[in-house]
Amino acid sequence: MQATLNNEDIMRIKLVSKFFKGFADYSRICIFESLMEGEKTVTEIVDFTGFSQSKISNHLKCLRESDLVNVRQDGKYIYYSIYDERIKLILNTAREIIENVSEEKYNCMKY
Amino acid sequence: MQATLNNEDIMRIKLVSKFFKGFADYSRICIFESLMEGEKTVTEIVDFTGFSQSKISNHLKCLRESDLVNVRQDGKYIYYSIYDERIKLILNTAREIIENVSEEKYNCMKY
DNA sequence: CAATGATATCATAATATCATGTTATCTCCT
DNA sequence: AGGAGATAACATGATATTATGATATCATTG
Repeated sequence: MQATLNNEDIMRIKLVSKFFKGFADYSRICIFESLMEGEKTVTEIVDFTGFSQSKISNHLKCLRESDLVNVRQDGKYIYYSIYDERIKLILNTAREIIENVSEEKYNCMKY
Repeated sequence: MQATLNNEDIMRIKLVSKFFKGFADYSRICIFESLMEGEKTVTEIVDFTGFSQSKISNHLKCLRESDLVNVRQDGKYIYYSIYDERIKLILNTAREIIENVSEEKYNCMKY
């Protein structure tokens, strides 16, 4: 194994860490949860989560720009869905890992 | 499917989002990268990444408390390693997803 | 072509996260 | 016991992220 990180590594690592920021927020995981079983309109996500339309829309914007969700317009409705199976795999693996974990775990994030 | 999130969902989602915070930082992904091929001492991680000992130690603390890494002491050396295969699966899946992605992707994280 | 419902955007204040420097602790060696 | 190397802890300032409320846009329907 190499002794230090090279430029290519650094670029990849930057992308990976930013990629995970998409998942590191309670509201956004709620959105993913809403979409686990298929596409939904913004209003449906709003109703499902109980969050404000503004908040949902702001988060959808970043999920969309990050290619974590797909968008499809049908008239005045806009349908969102989870981008692909690998995103679901990541979410389900996380779900599996936290299954038997106490409520306080991960609170040390500070940092 | 249920119409809204129940208490159990909310608890699970909180854990999942906090879980991902462990991965949503450049320095911490550098640490994971250091450990991809096996355990390393703190000093080895410091040398590999080029970060200060203080910084590495702070991040290791949270990775440890989150059970994202294992710790093993041998005399004055402390060896860290990636907690389990599922953590590696998540990291490798992310790596695969970002493979053909432009450098600016995910910069929308604000939010 | 207004009114309405659906969705997106933007600015700001509140909050969380991170880097850094300093100090403390622990273990080995002599 | 005391010095040196390895690691952890802590406080503070800097920066990034998030929630909120207000406003704008767009598509449908009457």
